[in-house]
Amino acid sequence: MIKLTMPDGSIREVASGITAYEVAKSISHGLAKKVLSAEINGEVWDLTRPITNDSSFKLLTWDDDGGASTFWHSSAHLLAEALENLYPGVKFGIGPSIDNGFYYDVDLGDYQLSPEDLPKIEKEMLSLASQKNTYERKEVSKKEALAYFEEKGDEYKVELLEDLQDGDITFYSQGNFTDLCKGPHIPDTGKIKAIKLLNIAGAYWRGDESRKQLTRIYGVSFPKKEALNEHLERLEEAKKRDHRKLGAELGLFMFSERVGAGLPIWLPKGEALRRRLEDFLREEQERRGYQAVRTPHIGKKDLYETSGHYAKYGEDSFQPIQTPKTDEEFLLKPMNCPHHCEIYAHLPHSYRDLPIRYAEFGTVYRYEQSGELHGLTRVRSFTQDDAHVFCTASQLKGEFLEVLDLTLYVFRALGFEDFTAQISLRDSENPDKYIGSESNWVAAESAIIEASKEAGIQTITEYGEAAFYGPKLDFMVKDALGRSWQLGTIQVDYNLPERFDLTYIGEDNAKHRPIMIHRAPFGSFERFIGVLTEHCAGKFPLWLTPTQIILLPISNVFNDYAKVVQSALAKEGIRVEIDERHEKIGRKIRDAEVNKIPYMAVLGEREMKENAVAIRQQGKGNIGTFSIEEWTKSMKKFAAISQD
RNA sequence: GCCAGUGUAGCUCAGUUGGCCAGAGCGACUGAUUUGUAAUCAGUUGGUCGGGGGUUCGAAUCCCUCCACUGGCUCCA
Repeated sequence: MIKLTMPDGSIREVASGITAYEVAKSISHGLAKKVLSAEINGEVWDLTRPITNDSSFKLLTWDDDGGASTFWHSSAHLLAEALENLYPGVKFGIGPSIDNGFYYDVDLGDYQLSPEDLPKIEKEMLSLASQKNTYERKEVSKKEALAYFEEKGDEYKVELLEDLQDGDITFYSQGNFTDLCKGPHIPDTGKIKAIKLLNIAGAYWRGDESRKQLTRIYGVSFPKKEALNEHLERLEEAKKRDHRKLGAELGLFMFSERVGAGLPIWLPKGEALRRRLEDFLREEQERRGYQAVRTPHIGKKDLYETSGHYAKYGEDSFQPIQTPKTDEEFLLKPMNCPHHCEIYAHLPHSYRDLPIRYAEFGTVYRYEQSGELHGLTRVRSFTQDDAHVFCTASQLKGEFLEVLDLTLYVFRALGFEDFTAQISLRDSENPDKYIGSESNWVAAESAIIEASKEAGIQTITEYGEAAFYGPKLDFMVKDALGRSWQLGTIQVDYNLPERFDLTYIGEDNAKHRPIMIHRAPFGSFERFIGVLTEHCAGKFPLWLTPTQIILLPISNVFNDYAKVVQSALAKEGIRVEIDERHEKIGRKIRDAEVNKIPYMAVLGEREMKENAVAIRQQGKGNIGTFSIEEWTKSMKKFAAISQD
C-alpha cells in the first residue's frame, strides 16, 4: 500500500501500482471522464502510469494549466500522425504545447504546404481522434530509440536523441504513430473534439538561423466544439483592438511607402495624444531632478566607435552618411547615450555634483530587419524617453530604486497593472558576447537584483538577455494578440563611462569613474502608444485623449449656441470639437461613439434656453443635463491626471 | 534577412479555365430634409487593378523582379 496526499491535505491509502485514472474513477465517474492528466509530486504524469511511491496527488482537468497543456501536447502528436498519413516520409522536429495551443515543426521535403492544405489535415486529425486511440508510454534504451529513428530516416529526432541520457528516454504511440517524447499525454485521442489549424510559418531548426528552415504548423484544439468557437471569437475581438487598425481608424498615425517602411508619421490626433504623454513625463522628471538636454540626430562615426556600438551593430545599421569631405562619416544616431556622455565629459565634475541626470526625448534610428517591422511596436525611427543618470557606486542602488519608482508611477498612472519585470543577466556560456570586466558585471547584476527585491516587484530572471554592455531590468507587457513587448527599461552600465573616460573628483581629491544608468520608463513613445492603444481598446484616459468632448447640435440652428459652449470649455483647457454637419442627431451620436470620444453634449432648444448641456458618455449613454458652468468644472476635474 | 501568404476606389471587399467600357457597400461631393440620443433620401464623383519587365492578338487574371503589408522564425544597442 502507498499513501497519496490529496490537494485538500487528506490522505488516501491505495495499492501500489495504481494509476491516477483508477483513483479518479474511485472518486466519481464524472471526474474520470473529465480528467486529462495528474500531478504526482509536482510532476505532470499520464493517467495510466502506475504510481508506486507515497506521493502528493492532484488530478488535472481542462481548467488546470497542466491539463490544457497536456491536451495540446497530445494534439500536436495527433497532428503529426495526420501528417504522416497524408504526407508519407514527412520528418518531424519538435511539437510542443504553447500558451494558446500547439505547433509541430515538420520537414515535408519538396512539398510546399499551403494554407489550403490545413482543412484537409484538420479533417484527418478529427477522423483519427474519433478512433479514440490510446496514448501508450514506453521506456526505451537510447540504442533502440536511435535504431528506430535512423531506420525511419528522421534525422531531426536522431539529433534530439543524441543529446539525451540513456535510461531517460520514452516513446509515446497512438494509432500507428510513434514519437520520441517525455510526455505526459491524455488517455486517448477521443477527448479531442474540436481542432483548428491556424497558420503556417517557417521556423529554423533549433532556432538557429544557419540551419534548415522547417515548416511550423500552429493549431489549437478543445474538448468541446463550443470552446473552439469561443476561442475564435476572442481572436476576432483581439484583432479589433489591434493598434494598427485602431490607429488608422482614430487618425493617430500613418505609414507611407514613399517615406519608408517602419517610419511612423504622426497625424494631428496622434501627436496631440503623444504630446500629452511627453508633458506628463517631462513634468514628473523635472520634479525628480532631471535636467533636460537636446542633442543632434547624427553624430560622427568616431562617436559610435568610441561607444562600441559601431563594432557591434554597424553592419546591420543605416550606413554612414558621407559628406563632400573625404574620410568624414556620420551616423544617424541609434542611441542617445554617447551624446550624453559627451555632455558629461564637457566639464569636470565633483562628487558633490552627483548624481547628474540628463533627460532627452531623443529620436533614434535603427535598421530593423524588414521582416521585423510591426505597426508602432517595431519601427526604424522612434523616440525614446531617454535619460542617463551618472552617479557614484554608493549612490547606485538608491538611484536605481528612484528610477524604479518613477517607472512604476508612470505605469500606474496609465493603468498598466499587468506587466512582467524581467531581470536580464549574462549568458555565462557565451562571455564573448559581452564587453566589460567581470567584477563590474557582478556588481551591476547584484545591484539590479537587490533593488528589485527592495522595491517589492515580482520579477522573472532571464539569462543571456542582458545588453552587451550590462544587465537590465525590462518591463514587459503583452499586446492584444498575446505577443510580449518590452516597454520601460533600466540598465546599469559600467562600460560607457570607461570608454568615454568619464570621471569625477572624489572626496579624496582623486579621479573616480562614475556609473551610468540608462533608463526609459515608456521605452519609446511609439511602442508605448501602440501598446496603450490596445490596452484601452482605443478608449484613452480622458487626460490623454485627443478630443475630450464633442458638441452635437440637434440642427444647424443650434450651431451658434454650440460655439458658446465650445468657448466656455476651451477656456478651461478642455479639448472640444463641434459636429456642425447637417445630419440627424442619431447620426452624430453614432459617429462620435464609433470614434470613441469620451463625452458628447447634445445641444437643442431645451439646452439653449437653460444655458445647459445634455451629456452622454461614450459606451454608457445619457448621464444627465448640466449647466455649462457645472459641466465645465466637472470635465476639468475628470481630466486631471490624478484621476484614475 | 529567411519561410509562407496578401496587395483591386479614401475604407471594407466582389471580380482568374486570360476576352465587351473593372463592380458593390460605406465614405467624399451636390441637392433635398432643420432633425432629441448608435447610420435620412436622391444624384454625382471616385481605380496607373502595389511598381517595373515579360508571355499573348488580348493580362487585374499567367511568368520574372522589386516594393509594401500580414503570420511566424532569426534579430532587437
